[in-house]
Amino acid sequence: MSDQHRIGGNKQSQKPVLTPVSHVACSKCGLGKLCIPASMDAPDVSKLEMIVHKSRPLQSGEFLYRVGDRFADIYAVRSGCFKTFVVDAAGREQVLGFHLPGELLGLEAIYQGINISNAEALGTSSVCRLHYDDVTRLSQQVPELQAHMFRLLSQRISELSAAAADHTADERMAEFLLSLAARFKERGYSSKEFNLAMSRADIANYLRLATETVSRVLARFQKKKLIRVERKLVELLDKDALSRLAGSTNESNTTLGAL
Amino acid sequence: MSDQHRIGGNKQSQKPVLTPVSHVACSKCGLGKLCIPASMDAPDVSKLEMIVHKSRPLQSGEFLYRVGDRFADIYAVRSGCFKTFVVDAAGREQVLGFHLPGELLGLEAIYQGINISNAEALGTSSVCRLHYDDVTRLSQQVPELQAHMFRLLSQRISELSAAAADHTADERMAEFLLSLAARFKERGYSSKEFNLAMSRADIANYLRLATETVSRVLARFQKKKLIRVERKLVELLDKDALSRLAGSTNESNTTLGAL
DNA sequence: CGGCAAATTGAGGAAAGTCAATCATAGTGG
DNA sequence: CCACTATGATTGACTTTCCTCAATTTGCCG
Repeated sequence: MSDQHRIGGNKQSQKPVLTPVSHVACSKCGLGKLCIPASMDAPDVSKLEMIVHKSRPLQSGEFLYRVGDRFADIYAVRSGCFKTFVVDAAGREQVLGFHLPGELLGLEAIYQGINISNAEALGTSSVCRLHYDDVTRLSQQVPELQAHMFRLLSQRISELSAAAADHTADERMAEFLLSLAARFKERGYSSKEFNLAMSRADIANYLRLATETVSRVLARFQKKKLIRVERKLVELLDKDALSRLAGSTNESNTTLGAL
Repeated sequence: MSDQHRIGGNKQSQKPVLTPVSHVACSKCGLGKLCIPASMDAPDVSKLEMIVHKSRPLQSGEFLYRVGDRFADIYAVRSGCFKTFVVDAAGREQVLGFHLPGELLGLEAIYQGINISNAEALGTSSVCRLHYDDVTRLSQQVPELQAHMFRLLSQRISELSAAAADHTADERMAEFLLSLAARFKERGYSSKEFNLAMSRADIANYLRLATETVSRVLARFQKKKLIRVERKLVELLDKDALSRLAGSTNESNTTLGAL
């Protein structure tokens, strides 16, 4: 709850526990359908690829962008994990979301033309960079891309709406774990076992809980045999029970369950 | 916290306390720059007007759309006020936002193609209806409209991000009041005095507080001479103090401040 | 091996929630 | 026209959840 300004200073080597599967994909990103509309045909895909820029990997703690930066690019996570957060006048940090490979970053800056949040790498991570102007220009030519952008923006709205709910610590934690599981699954990783790229403090902040509460809830879940936690590694032992805890709106619906 | 399914059954006659000013505007909507990109020229504006459908006014308690409805339209509030909300598996309602004249509704449904929230009129209200297909089609032809849509979606993301913050009851209430004030001002109404279209219960739910807490906080604010409340009518007596309470990120920035 | 940061665990306190009673207002019907 | 009733708002007393503070413990990296 304090040192959000360190740059670098990695601690844990964060590697996916499980193997990704391949998608129909953007050759540069390797992200597949998550960043490319499924309905786009080959020529359009190659147009999209032309505006995608690979960028160097970021070390843990490095910022992709900061509050106040002029907005020019949006990003797709290639590997690793990012957290986005704001710092209010009182210096308190608020984590707004965690962003896994295939997910977009920077969308909230479009409105004001200035970044209103910070994005920090959690573990070594890399992104694809897209100039926003290129994206809008190409969206004019490729209806599928425009539609995709609308959907992605709408998706983020859905996620944030889901996160807005006033739930207990147990509910929020269950929702969080299931959300991660769903998103890992979508990306071809195991939805049963995964690494938490973020610290307990970040999870706590994101869920509007105290760090200690996160520890306690995880301990309680483990005692109830719902999960197994070992440091960063989490295994979901009883998803059904977790779903019930979460309020069970989490079966068919991929977007619900807080980010 | 219970009877969200009543249709009709108005109670209070909700009238703006103050007079709106005129904007450059869509003739059908009368909404001005809020629903029309400022940069659009006359021919483009008339194209936009062609896809706008005025619809009959809704009575208090009537739903504009419901969870599960197939998504086909987005809406711009013409008059009155709407609340959007979800109901979770346990039957608990969660208010996601209040929507004033000039603001858009239904954006979160784009992603899934199905409405994931309910929109209910608070007091007699009316909307402009836009077929989403028309909007996307026209956005292909009119770059300014596409840009505007991106901005609007991004704006909603900003708003929800701001609402995500973990603040105290006093902070949340101050933010809420200031947000309303800013939005009324933007629309040409007084930012000092306005009517709350929504019940205490709705405010409480939106702010993740108990109804009683909302009452108590408002009473406390009044005792401290920060505001004057009389039923639905609110007058802001000391905006600076409220801003300080809110965390004071609320001067220049129109989008921050919950909702 | 030492030192540091993160995580866990325990004890006590505070903010907000719940339950319950009262008050006020607006709409209803005699 | 006015009493009556229902609904929403307020106020008070008590409870609960989660936070805060503090003390360890654990694991990691030099």
